[in-house]
Amino acid sequence: MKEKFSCSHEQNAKKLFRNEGLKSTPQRMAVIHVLHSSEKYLSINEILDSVKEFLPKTGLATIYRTLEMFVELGLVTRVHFPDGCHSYTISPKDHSHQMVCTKCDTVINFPDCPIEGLNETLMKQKGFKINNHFVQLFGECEDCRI
Amino acid sequence: MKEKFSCSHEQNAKKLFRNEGLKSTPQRMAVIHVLHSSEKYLSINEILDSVKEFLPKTGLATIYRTLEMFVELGLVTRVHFPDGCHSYTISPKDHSHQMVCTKCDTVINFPDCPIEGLNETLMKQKGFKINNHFVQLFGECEDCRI
DNA sequence: ATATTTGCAAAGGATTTGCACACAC
DNA sequence: GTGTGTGCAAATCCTTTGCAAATAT
Repeated sequence: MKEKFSCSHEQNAKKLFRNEGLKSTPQRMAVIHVLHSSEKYLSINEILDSVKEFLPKTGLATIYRTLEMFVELGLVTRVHFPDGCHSYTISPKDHSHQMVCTKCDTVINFPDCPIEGLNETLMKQKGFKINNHFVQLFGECEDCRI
Repeated sequence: MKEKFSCSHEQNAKKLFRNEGLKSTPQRMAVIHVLHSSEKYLSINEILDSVKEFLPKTGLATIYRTLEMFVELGLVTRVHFPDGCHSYTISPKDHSHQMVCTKCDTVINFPDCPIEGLNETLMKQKGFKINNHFVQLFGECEDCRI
């Protein structure tokens, strides 16, 4: 198949696949590409629809399998919305978190991790070691706040 | 039906129901009771099983309806685990967050909100107003860390 | 007495799985 | 060539809904 995606993200993903012994398929590259081109978190079906613009025969199961693999690899971040729905975005390079505007769905990154400072305090106070944290902020962005 | 639950939590819930024009049923009281007696987050099915010890004929749909109502009322907090499962716990009185030990499932409260300090900063830097936040910490508690 | 709530069963959605074929390496 | 990945359809799982009977006020 003709190769359509070749930005640095796609190249990095290819390297990662090679290192992990995974194959670099058009479907996988298309998912990377679609997530990268979006300003907002995308649902499974939105991802499928966008991927189908390039690869019309793509099946839903492939998207599920691909995204699960990408989350596992740390390539993609899954968000849990309050109502229980899931959406996906490319994981930010630095350790940052995302805010989602509930009016326009735009995602805004912010580079500070509010949890980082807690680690030591919690260890001392409660003997609890944080291995994994999950922060999600919902609100209104500048444009929608008027 | 004979009334089995009468701690302060149950009394508070009853008052809340009355104020909201909702009925205080044995099933609802049992859910409150079960969540209150647990050290850990409970899944829908765990809640159903525990409620059935008191009320064997309880149906799954009732648990779903009850929990949704309780989350709406702010009586109960829903957690989204990384794998997408949901669990429930009684909402803490103060604004606090919870840590879950991934070994023993125990929930530990901590009263500081790491997000609170962010509000002003984010507003200034990005013009973003946080309306809703969702923090979940996973790790290992003192006993399991050995 | 009456409006709400419940239990049951069926419907609806989302996600996963099995398998033959296609494809990347 | 070989083993992994894909597409399709069926299966499974989770959650919601409709409705008659039960029940809290």
